[in-house]
Amino acid sequence: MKKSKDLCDVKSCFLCSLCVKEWLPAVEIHKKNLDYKKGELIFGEGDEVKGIYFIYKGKVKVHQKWGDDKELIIRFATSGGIFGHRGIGKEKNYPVSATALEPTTVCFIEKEFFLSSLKVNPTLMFELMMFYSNELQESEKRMKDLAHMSVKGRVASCLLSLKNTFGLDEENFLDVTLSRQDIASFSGTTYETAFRVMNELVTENSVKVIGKKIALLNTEHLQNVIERESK
Amino acid sequence: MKKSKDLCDVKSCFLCSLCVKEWLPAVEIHKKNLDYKKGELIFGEGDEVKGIYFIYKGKVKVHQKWGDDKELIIRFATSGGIFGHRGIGKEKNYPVSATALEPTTVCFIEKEFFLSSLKVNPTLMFELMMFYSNELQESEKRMKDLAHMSVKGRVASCLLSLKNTFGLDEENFLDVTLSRQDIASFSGTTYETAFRVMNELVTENSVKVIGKKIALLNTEHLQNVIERESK
DNA sequence: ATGAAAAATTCAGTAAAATCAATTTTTGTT
DNA sequence: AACAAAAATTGATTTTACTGAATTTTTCAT
Repeated sequence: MKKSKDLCDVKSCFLCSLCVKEWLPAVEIHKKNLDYKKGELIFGEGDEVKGIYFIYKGKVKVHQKWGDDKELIIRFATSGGIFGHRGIGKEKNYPVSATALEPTTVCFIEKEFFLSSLKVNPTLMFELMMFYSNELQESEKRMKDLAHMSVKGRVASCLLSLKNTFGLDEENFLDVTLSRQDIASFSGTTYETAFRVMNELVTENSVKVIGKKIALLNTEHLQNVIERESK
Repeated sequence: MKKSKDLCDVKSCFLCSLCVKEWLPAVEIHKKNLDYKKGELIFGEGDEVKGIYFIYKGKVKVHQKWGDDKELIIRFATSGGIFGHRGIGKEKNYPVSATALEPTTVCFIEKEFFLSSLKVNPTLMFELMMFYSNELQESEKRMKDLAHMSVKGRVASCLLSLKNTFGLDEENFLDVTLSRQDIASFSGTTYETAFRVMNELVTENSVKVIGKKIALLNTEHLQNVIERESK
């Protein structure tokens, strides 16, 4: 991690767009633009919470270790997204880690200043609450998926979720590069099983895999896989 | 459901204790105290969101159907607790159901009035946000449990969570009456498997079951079961 | 360019938990 | 108190996905 020369415009992100104009100079002073390399750990489980992160450019995964060699990916975030926001609650330490998936520039705001910002800007507070509400919805939905869906359903669900977060390019490729291990960790299964299921989906022509790039050829079919399981 | 004669004091609940005094008369006018019978559905999946509920007295489960005969219990709430709060986000309809576990009196606040209350009372908004943050934390923790823990770990985790929500009496009995099906649904497993695992825990002397009452005799052992699985 | 390390691929064996089926007990209603 | 319905109990069977192991390919740093 190092200080970034690529400075944000103090205008368009979640934070800046929801603050009153008069507050922005204060944000300008307190924000820190930081660069992280691909694969670099931004914060780790157990680290003290220092503040909140807004992604200016890049992609991040939020994950949690499980045993020695397993992990669950909690969520992904990309440009314009927030992470480390759970530090704003009672917890003094992060229960999760965050890792850059590619070269990433973030805007970091110290916890104390962020709390002041919330007090000064009711709109920011309200929208943050809505963001939480939404995250909670997502989280509970995934909880249900993990509890009752087969691995195939979970992988399908994971792919659609990735589409939602990162979008598809003109050839239907997911605009993100993930290892198979990441797919498995996000689906809550093992490497080998995820791999097999991906092959099934390729055979069924709903997915195409070229190297690390994944194309969703038939999202309807993926949706069907999911619904068939909730029959 | 019928109007309750058992009226709250407009003072001690999450809502009232966080509003400025001047706002309470407005709350008094808008609140609706309602009674629900044991097993009565308070709202169902797909129902339009009308408002938010505060439990004055009683116990509630929030759950989601899965297939024809399966369900996952998302969370429990008891006196002083909140539910239906996710209606405050973008969703127009509830993605979950809420059912009274015993005779329950709630304080119901219409969505629109509640949103006004948030605008008028920044402390309320702030605390609600903290509540969300906490719920999110819980939810993501459970997500991890469901993804990687064995049924035994999940049942142990479920029991400790119940202890957290409802507490134990002087003989270590959980202060709530649940069917075995509810235990299974909260652990994210089937009836039969949950039953078998409960028997194991009884054999290991960490749990005692008398009728529908469950006593936690050795929470340390339950904790060990959980940690052994995250080795 | 080269070798080491990491990631991907594949297969066979195994363990965990879901499903199915049948019986007993409890609960709630009339 | 008598009955029907729901919940609890138990065992046998089947399915699913995890584990471990062996091989190939890719990636990355030197």
